[in-house]
Amino acid sequence: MFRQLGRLGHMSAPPLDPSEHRSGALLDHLARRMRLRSETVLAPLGLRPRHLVALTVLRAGGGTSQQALATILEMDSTNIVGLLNDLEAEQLVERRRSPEDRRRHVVELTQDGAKRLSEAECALAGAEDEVLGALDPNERETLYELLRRAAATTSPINCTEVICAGDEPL
Amino acid sequence: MFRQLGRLGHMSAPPLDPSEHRSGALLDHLARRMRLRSETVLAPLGLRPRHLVALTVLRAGGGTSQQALATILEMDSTNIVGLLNDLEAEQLVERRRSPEDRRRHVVELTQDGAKRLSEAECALAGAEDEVLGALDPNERETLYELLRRAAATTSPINCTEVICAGDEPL
DNA sequence: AAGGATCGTCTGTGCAGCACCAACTATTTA
DNA sequence: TAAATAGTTGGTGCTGCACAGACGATCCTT
Repeated sequence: MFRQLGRLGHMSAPPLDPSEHRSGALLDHLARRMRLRSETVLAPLGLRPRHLVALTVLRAGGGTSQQALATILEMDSTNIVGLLNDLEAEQLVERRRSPEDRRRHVVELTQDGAKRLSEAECALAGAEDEVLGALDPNERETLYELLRRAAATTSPINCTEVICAGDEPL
Repeated sequence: MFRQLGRLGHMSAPPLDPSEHRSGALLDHLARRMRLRSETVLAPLGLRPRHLVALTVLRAGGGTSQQALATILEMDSTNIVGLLNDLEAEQLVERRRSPEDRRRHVVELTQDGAKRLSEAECALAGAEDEVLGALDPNERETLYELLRRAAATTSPINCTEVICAGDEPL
């Protein structure tokens, strides 16, 4: 017995090279937890999680073309149309023709939109308390700031396949 | 004037009370960006994002019942079955009967599982570089640590509706 | 002026990730 | 012995997307 598993039974954290620390799965996990709660909290406000993401991006980014929005959200631009239709139907967002290029729409948050967004954020306090309960206010603010900065950059999807050395033996 | 909304027109960042900073939308946004990349990176390894989440939870948590896993992942327990079937089919995970309660399965990461997980994390380096490009290594480690700690706690879904004061007047 | 590219729109199709329900077995607890 | 619990199986259906095709409007070339 104990043949091939020299893993000592049950412990929590096998020594992990910090350079291999990946936030992806954690991000996924926490986002799910948050989204499940957001859905029910946001419903009475007539919003869904993706609407909140769009509003947040618009608040951070000012006037943006739908194309740009598709790039930022990394969604197909045909789906952006419907998303913006939802928001515009409730006057949370405004589509204006760009004066420089009349093909483009400049999408912008309205006052109503900003207000609704802030209401939503307020309503989400409880949800966040549950999901981020392990973090104190300072840590939450740090987290927020890191996420905000990361989300503020647009990255192309390249992602060349990398073969990692040092893993394959045994 | 400037009653409750001091925001004018179009600028990027209206003054936002730090206590209203919500990470939910950012979490959602970044998780999506990450997931889109993960899918293609993970595919050659025979994994999908949710598999990675499960493996990560198992590495962090040691032996867990499927019930507990459902609670942690906040997924319906019937879907946990299929998820674990996938993982067990590739021997990344082991279901053993619990000695104390023979109804239960104790799910545990195998050596193969730990190896595959670490390979996957390694392969995701490029994806993370793209998504978290705005953060330097120190900040990424901070982010990882915050996410890890937040994900380590299990929170019940209560989320009482809260009406925020100071928002409702026109 | 003419041709091609680009932006947004519309419609339609299809898939993946889930939740939810119902029924069943094996086991534990009351 | 009866009732509750853990896991499994199978089925249904919703939602959020991606993707493709076609179209008008508007650029940008040449």
